[in-house]
Amino acid sequence: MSTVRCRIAPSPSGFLHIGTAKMALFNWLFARKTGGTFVLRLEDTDAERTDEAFVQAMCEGFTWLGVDWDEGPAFGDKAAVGELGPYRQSDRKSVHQDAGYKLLKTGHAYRCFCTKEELDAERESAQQEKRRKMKCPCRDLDSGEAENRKDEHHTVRFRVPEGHTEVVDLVQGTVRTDNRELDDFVILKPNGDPIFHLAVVVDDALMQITHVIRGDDHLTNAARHVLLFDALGYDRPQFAHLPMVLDEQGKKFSKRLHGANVLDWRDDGYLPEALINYVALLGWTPAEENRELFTIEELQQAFAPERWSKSAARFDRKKLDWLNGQHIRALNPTVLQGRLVAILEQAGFDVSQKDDAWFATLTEVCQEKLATLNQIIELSDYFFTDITTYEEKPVKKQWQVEGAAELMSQLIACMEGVDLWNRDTLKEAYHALGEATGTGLGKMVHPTRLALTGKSIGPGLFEIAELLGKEVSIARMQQGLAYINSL
RNA sequence: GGCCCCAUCGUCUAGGCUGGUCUAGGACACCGCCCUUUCACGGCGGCGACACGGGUUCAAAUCCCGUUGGGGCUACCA
Repeated sequence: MSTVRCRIAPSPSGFLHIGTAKMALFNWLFARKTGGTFVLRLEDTDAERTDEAFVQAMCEGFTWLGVDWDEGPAFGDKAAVGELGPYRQSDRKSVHQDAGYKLLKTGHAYRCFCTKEELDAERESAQQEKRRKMKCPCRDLDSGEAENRKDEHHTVRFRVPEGHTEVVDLVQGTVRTDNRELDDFVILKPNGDPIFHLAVVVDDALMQITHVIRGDDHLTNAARHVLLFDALGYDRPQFAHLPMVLDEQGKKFSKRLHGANVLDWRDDGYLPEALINYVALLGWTPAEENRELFTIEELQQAFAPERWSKSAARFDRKKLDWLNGQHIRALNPTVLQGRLVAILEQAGFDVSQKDDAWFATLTEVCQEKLATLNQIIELSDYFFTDITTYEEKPVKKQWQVEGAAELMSQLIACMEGVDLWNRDTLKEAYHALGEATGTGLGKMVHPTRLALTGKSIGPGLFEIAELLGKEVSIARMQQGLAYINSL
């Protein structure tokens, strides 16, 4: 059993963002790869931004992706698991406070009685005068005096020591920071609530996290955290700061953008395994060169931090489409069928009029063509609804030509002559007609497709006819013929 | 503003640490051909990059410095 323990620590202030999902995924795959433990911790210390509805939404995202945790809070319909909880930061307040007071006692922290206004003013003038911010006078307050004033409105600040801090990072290398760049940051708010920095460090230490894998927006914070780990007497974990996910324009993936919510991808007909495969590739290169297609299990086998990328990557919808298509092709047909039926039903089609065998055939003829699950709708809507319009371009090309009506009549007669109706018998009949009249197959197929589907593209024509049945096919041919005559 | 991180085809990347084997490899996208009743799938081929400027060196995509561009931190948010 590996000793690796890593975690995802989202703050439930919205849906599951694609960037958070990447971090969760890297932690999860790393834990699975090493046989370690993956912990979910909810960072809900900022009560104003937290909402139970967000907690639910985030849970739904994880559930859809199939990213499961070994330890975590009660979440959605899952019960709390793990010995090192509670796993909601809001339930750990006293632990954080204890750590804060311990720091106060050991002189690693001090009470600061400055007002927010004073601080803001100093920050601004320092900025304007291009000088380093002055240290807070409270830093040097006599500890006895500070103790006497402890009922006054104040914060607790960490006393950043002189010198340098080195963060050893698995992906960024060693990053050295001059401690003067790190202001004495607040660790306890006036109401006693812990600030993020204190809370993460205490929780990571107490939950025995060995690998802190998170976004590189925390790289600078890591120096503060290392200082806190040291001051509290905890062992430092290993760090890995991963680049964030960029949108297609190369900008930070905004929350407002479609696709920022991982569930957008579900709704658009993407497979979770495809999204996972794609996001994994966005910042990790398989050791096995020139390989891109992975199942979840293969990913869990192959995922290694030595090949994590340092530079940020854009989200490329086209490549996701391709990968999604690959995963659809790899899907068990029965499983695919179930998903397609669900989508058609959701789209409002009456799926009860077709039986299981019919859907199996539909799935078979569509599996090779789909890039997303949702494309099944445009690929098969004409099986469920009557034809009311025809695409303009193919009408011009196939029907507004000399002899179109006559050809349609011949094709109808041909269809009527087919007794045992299936793709092969109809194809044979068309071939026979073609040979008898000297007409190429294409010349017959395209007008037929237009009559049967109203479109110029779709699955194989004879497969479509088989699925439609003889009666409906002929009726649609006659409807097409009538349309031609009305032109 | 200060500090930190990043920088190879349009996009994701290999190579960089251990300089020569890189006339820079793969994938997506795009274009062409083949397969084919359409589209897609599949096969074959094409287009296409070391951000810029200085060094170091016999030799630099690879090492160093600077510039530019992108991102982050600089909160009594996380």
